[in-house]
This record gives sequence, structure tokens and C-alpha cells, in this order.
Amino acid sequence: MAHSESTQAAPNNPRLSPEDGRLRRGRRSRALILKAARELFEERGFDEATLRAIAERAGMGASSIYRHFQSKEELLIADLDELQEEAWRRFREGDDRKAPTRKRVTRFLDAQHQLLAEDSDLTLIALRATTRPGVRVAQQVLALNDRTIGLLMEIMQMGRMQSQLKRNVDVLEAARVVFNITQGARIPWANGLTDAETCRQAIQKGVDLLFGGLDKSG
Amino acid sequence: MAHSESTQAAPNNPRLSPEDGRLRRGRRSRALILKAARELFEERGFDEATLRAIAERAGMGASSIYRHFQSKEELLIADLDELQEEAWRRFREGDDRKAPTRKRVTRFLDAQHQLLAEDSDLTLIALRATTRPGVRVAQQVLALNDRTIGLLMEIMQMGRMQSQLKRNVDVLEAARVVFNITQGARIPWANGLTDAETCRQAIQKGVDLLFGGLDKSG
DNA sequence: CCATTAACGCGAACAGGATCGCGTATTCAA
DNA sequence: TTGAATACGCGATCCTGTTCGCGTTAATGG
Repeated sequence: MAHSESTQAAPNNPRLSPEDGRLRRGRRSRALILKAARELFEERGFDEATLRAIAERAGMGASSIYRHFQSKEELLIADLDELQEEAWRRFREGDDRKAPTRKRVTRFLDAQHQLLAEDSDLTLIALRATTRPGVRVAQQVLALNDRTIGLLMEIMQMGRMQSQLKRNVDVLEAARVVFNITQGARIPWANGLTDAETCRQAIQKGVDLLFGGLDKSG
Repeated sequence: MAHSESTQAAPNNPRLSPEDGRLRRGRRSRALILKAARELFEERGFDEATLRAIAERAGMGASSIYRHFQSKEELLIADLDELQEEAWRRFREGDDRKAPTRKRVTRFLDAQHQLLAEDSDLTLIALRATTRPGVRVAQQVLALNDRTIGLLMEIMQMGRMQSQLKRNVDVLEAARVVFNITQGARIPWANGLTDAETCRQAIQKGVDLLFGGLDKSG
């Protein structure tokens, strides 16, 4: 009585062994759902992929999906999570911590862009998700974004300590600006108004402007 | 035969006088719908305001709304349009064309913020709308955004000609960055994670960073 | 007058995301 | 063995944005 924290989905009973038969079946179902969802998102796009179709391909009823996910969008951000990890991994391998800060930032953004460019849907839905306050998926995406911002901040913090950047810059705010530049640049792309390369260049230009500044140096 | 351009909504028969009784009734209905929609958005928020409730308050059936608007979101961007006009108006009156560019930009952004701060829903839905490619409302919002970017560009172009800004800055790209800073800063606010003043300051800080640059000047 | 043509309005129906209540399977404790 | 607890699965149902087909109203032209 009186413990209905989350609406449902995602069991969290500490007394249950991870090898519990119920949980194992659950994990398998979850995997099947994700697989089906990814395939259908790829084939038809997010909005055209019906939950009922996903469920059918996963071999279950539509309502069962809600045992494992709280919303359709969560099926996507599961991917987003992995994709970000991958972007960071690619960035870190081959990263030169002594390279110019601007270069390091660009390298990270390129790695991220390369991955996102393969799936404009993901970008779009992630953005859309943040426009639904109260829904859990919004907070999940915002948390992911914060992690990205954190990484950018880390890079710039290092640059500031090496006196590559002005001493008084607020690295957190700077990281946010960089992030917002990327987000903004992706909207026209995800809407089919520009291609991936143009999007990449827009990000590049924006970052260059930020680093160089607009004011005539005096 | 074969002329179904728009799905429907918005008559455009040049042979009809604007004083045509049908059109007049239509305009009245449109106004009633907008009034009801604004009230309900205000009272319950966008997502909680049902089309059926809006229609009821407007004194008609829900489906009739689609004679005048193509989607629920269009009920909002009608406001967005006016709000932007108002922001520009407020900015222009009392604008000093010889003031420092950074100051002028800030003034405009403050004027805009002051209006948007009254209605976080509007901000959120406008953003959400741009994540729905193909739907007309997306293009409408993108067009409005472009107009804002255009105004910012205008301001900065003037600053560049007065040698306040570096000669080689891409003012269009700079304007986009400024715009993206504002958009990004509003997301946490619209999600209830920060208050309006924090949002304003974030925009302020971001713009300052952009103008000043991150690189240690050399 | 009457036929034609639009713009309007409406109730019914559709579609798809999400919820509910109930039944099943698995585990553990007594 | 039995009973409680818990994770799962499912069909029915709800909710709401949107579409459809039909009837109504107002102007136009012969």
C-alpha cells in the first residue's frame, strides 16, 4: 500500500536474484522489443512505426511493451544512450590531451556527428522528448545531454588550465553554448532542409565563432 | 479535379470578396477558436487542453476546428507569430542604432525573453513543432525562427560595418549561434528545472561568451 | 427562380499511444 | 504441499488528435 513510485515498468526488488526465471524472461522480452523497435524505426521511421507493429514483431501484445518501457520514446533513447557512449569512446581513443582545445572539441563533435548523421530520427526524437516536461523520457534525455555537456566542459577546463583559453571564461556555460550550437544546427538537417555535411560545417563554424569571438579584439 | 494542394483549411478563392458572408462567419469562428484555445492553454497547458474542450468553449464541434487550422499546434503558433512581432516592436522603439552591437543584441533578447517568460508552453511547443518534419507547422515555426535570425543578423551586420565586430565574421552564422543559445537556454526553463531569471542570465552569459570569445587573445 | 459552387459545421469513425484488470508463471517460505 | 509475493503477458478499453462524408448556408449567374 502506498508505494506506487513509478507508474510501473522496470522491476527493482533487491531480494530477487538476477538469475530469477521471471527476470530472465523479462530481460529476453525487453531485448526482443528493442530489436523489433530498432528494425521498425529503421524501416519506417519513428512516427510511422506502430507500437502494435513493434509488439507483433517482438512476438507479444502491444500492452506488454509497457512492462518494460514507460513510453514509445524510451525505445529510442535506449539507443541514444549507447550512441553517446560510442561517441565518447571514439573520441577518447586517439585523443591527444595536449592538442589545442578547439581541435579537441571539434574532434569530439565530429565523432558525435558521424554517429548521429546515420539516424536523423534519433536526433529529432531526442529533441522532441525534451519538450515534454514531466514525462520521464524528458529527464532521461536531459540527463544524457548534461553528460555530454560535462565532457565538453572537461575538455575546456583542461584548455583553460593550460592557458589556452581566457582565464575568466565560465567553462560550464561555454560547454552549454557549444552543445546548443550542435542542437540548433541539427534541426534543419533533421527536417531535411540541409544535408549532413552542411550540418557538420554549421557546427564547425559556430564553434569557431565562439572560440574566436565576435568583438574586434582590442 | 486534381487540385488538392493543402489538405484543407484556409480558403483562397480570389473571386470571393472579403465581405462575403461565408468568409465573415469563418473569420468569426476562427477568432472564437483562437480565444478559447488561448484561454484553455493558459488554464491547463497545451497538452492538457483537449481539442474537444476548446471546441466546446468556442461553441462548435471539434472537427470544425480543422476548417480553420491544420493541427492543434497551429493554434499556438498563431500566438507565436504575434509575440515575435511584439518583441520586435518593443525592441525597435527605444533602440539606439549607434549603441554597441552587443548591447543591442542583448536588448532584443531581453525584450523577447520578457514576452516568452510569460508562457513557457509556447516556447516548448514551438520547439517541439520543429521536430516534426513534413508537418506544416514545423515549416511555419522554422520560418519564424529564420525571421528572428534575420533580425539578429541585421543588427550584427550593422555592427560589423561600424567596425565593432571583426571584419571576417559570418554574421549569418553568428546570428544562428545567438539564436541557438536562446533556444537551448529555454529548454531547462520550460522543463521547470530553472526559473525565468536564470534562463535570462544563461542567455546573457552565452552571448557574452560568443562576443568575447574563448581563446586567449593573442 | 433555380442550378452551381464554395465555405462551413457536424457527428461518426479511425488510429495509435497509453491504461486497466485479470490471469499465468516462477520463486520462496512455512 | 500450499499460500503469498512478484514479474509477466494479454485483451479490452480509454483518450485524443485527426479524417470522412454528408448536410447547410450564402453568394453567383443564367
